[in-house]
Amino acid sequence: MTVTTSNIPDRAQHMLKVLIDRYIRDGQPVGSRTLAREAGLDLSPATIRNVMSDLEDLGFIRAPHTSAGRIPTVQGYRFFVDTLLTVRPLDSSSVEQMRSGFEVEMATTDLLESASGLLSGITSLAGLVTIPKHEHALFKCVEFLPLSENRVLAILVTSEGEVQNRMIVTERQCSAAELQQAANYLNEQFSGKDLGAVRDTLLHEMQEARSTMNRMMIMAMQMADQILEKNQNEDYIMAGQTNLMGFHELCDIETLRNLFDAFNQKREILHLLDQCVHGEGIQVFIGEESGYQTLDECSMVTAPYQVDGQIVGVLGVIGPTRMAYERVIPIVDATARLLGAALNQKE
Amino acid sequence: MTVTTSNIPDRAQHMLKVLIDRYIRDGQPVGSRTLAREAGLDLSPATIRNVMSDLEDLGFIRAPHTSAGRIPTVQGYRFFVDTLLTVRPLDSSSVEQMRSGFEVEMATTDLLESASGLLSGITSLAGLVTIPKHEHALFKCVEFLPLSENRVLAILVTSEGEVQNRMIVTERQCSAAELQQAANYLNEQFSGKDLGAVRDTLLHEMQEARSTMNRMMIMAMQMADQILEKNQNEDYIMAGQTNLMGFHELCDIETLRNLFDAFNQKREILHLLDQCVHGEGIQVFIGEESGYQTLDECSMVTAPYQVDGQIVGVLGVIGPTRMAYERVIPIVDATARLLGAALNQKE
DNA sequence: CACTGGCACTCTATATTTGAGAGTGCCAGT
DNA sequence: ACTGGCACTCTCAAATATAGAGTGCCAGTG
Repeated sequence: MTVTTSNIPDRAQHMLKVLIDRYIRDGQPVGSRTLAREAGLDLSPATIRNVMSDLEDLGFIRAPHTSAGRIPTVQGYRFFVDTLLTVRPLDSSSVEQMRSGFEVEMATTDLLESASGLLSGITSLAGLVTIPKHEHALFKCVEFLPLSENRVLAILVTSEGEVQNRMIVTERQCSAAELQQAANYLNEQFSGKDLGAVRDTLLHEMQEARSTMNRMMIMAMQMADQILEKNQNEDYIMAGQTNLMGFHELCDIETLRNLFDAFNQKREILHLLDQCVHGEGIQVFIGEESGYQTLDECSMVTAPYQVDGQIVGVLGVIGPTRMAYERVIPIVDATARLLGAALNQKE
Repeated sequence: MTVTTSNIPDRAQHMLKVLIDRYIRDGQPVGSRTLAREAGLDLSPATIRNVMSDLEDLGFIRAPHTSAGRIPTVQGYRFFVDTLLTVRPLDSSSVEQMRSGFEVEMATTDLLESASGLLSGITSLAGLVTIPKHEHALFKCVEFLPLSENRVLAILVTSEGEVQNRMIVTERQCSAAELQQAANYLNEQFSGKDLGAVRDTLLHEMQEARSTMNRMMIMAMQMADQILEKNQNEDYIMAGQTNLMGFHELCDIETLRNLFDAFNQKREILHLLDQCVHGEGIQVFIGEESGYQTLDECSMVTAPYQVDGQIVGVLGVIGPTRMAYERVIPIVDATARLLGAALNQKE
């Protein structure tokens, strides 16, 4: 059932491209007469109709009803994105707008928010950026502060200046000295080590040596483990959701509600974004391809971003399947590079 | 133009209440026949019509068009909320649901999120909770960690176990010893003091003694001041925005978009919430009363919440003007108490 | 004087009809 | 292989009809 390029005559391919381009531009089903004018092939509408009929048989386009023009199917978009697309370079004004969005002195969160805002602003779609993973970050130091009887505040600082803090309820009251001792142990042992490695070592040691270690060390590890655990919590920053309300293909209140619920739930979206970390480079989900019914009418264009040569997160946009892929793809690509570069400078 | 209770016959008041109750229940304009049946006064529709006409002249109700029933105006709702309302106690299932939402071991942020979620969940409206102000919190300790050449990570811990961190770019490179010295000075000087007082003292000292102090102290103060500044940033946590998509009075896509934009912008909403901190007790904004056109079709019910006898924040709900005030008001009230109590336990 | 029944009137909402327009599929002709 | 022509289908928008709800007013009644 897979259709290779060789199966489809050049002329039909060209017409498919023109049709999709046109449909993306103004959202109306494209008829044979329009296409005849647009395609620049000097053929009569009747001939075009025959070709369109073929394209429909191949599953690339369909007619919403008997006497409307044709619109692309998901497969049509897929073929378009994979083999017909001529990616335009970014216009210089957009590039400028983007550069100015990333300043050296910005905090990490601000950079992420800026990236998300730029994506949504420039594309007029919804932008999203995952919080970067810190697995590769280095353990700098940990500190324990007693708050009350059996509650301790644990603070972990990474080499990147990222601070994570967490309250820990301990079984018994711990003295300041005990806490200091625990912190010292951890700092000596792990300072400068990879955060993922720290976690693994801790887990390992806790299983191996549990009986021989004193209570304090166990507690210290539990604390550290809890802090690291938080690091696993994936999340993303979103901007411009309301842009999606402008597209009449999504304007049905029910669709919109499901969509926004999904954005708040985050689970499904995160799962999708996760898939994009592994596949390298730009990735495009079109309509049903996402596997989530809520996103049936939407497409997602994503790109991973890297710090220090490591992929640490994903960013991208969500919009209606009828989006200007030609324009969006280079924007997502550029944003990923710029964000990566900006984060790198904080090293 | 203000109408006092004495101006309005009891019978008219009663009918207004019944009319609004009915309208809130099913959203349809209420006609004279319906009202005659509902009011339990054994009057003919014709009589009712006369009274309704009076109520219309007073500006409490209006007819959407010639041959529809009447619906409440903003003034009508106002009078209803201020003097006609019989606040029902909470049904026990809701109380249970709420209690279980606040557990002692939850972190502050989780408590706030829980409160917001409960508000939206139980009322089926949008819930919001401001981040508590920390002005009254006590300075516990501050720490400076060198990151690279001229960048320093400042960490401030308050008595409540709240951690704020911020990167600071310094003019020149500082040694670890210098940083330690600065931290020591601040910790000795201010540990246990009120955070607002700390800020004031710092500002004062910086103006008075600038010339006689060494550079290090000035830098320390600048750092501390920067940390405190962040504390001023107001923000809120929102939940259940999508609930608002269910009300057909808000279902117009344009209205909805403006509303959601306002939620994201936060500025206008924050300004409104701010007004609620000062006015004590439950506060209700109905429709245009908010002064923001975006919220013309919405009402907001808010209550301040306190920790340690001090008002530290506001919570509430946003929904269509046609909301079940009788039910919503006690819920908002109870949530404020429960959240305050939960936060108090962390002392 | 307060209330009522009756009645003409207005306006909305819903269904039905109608016609124009767009686009198709097919076929016979070049 | 391509084209013009034609009958056919379907949608969209405007126009029209109809039912129903509710009003305002007035004259009548206890």
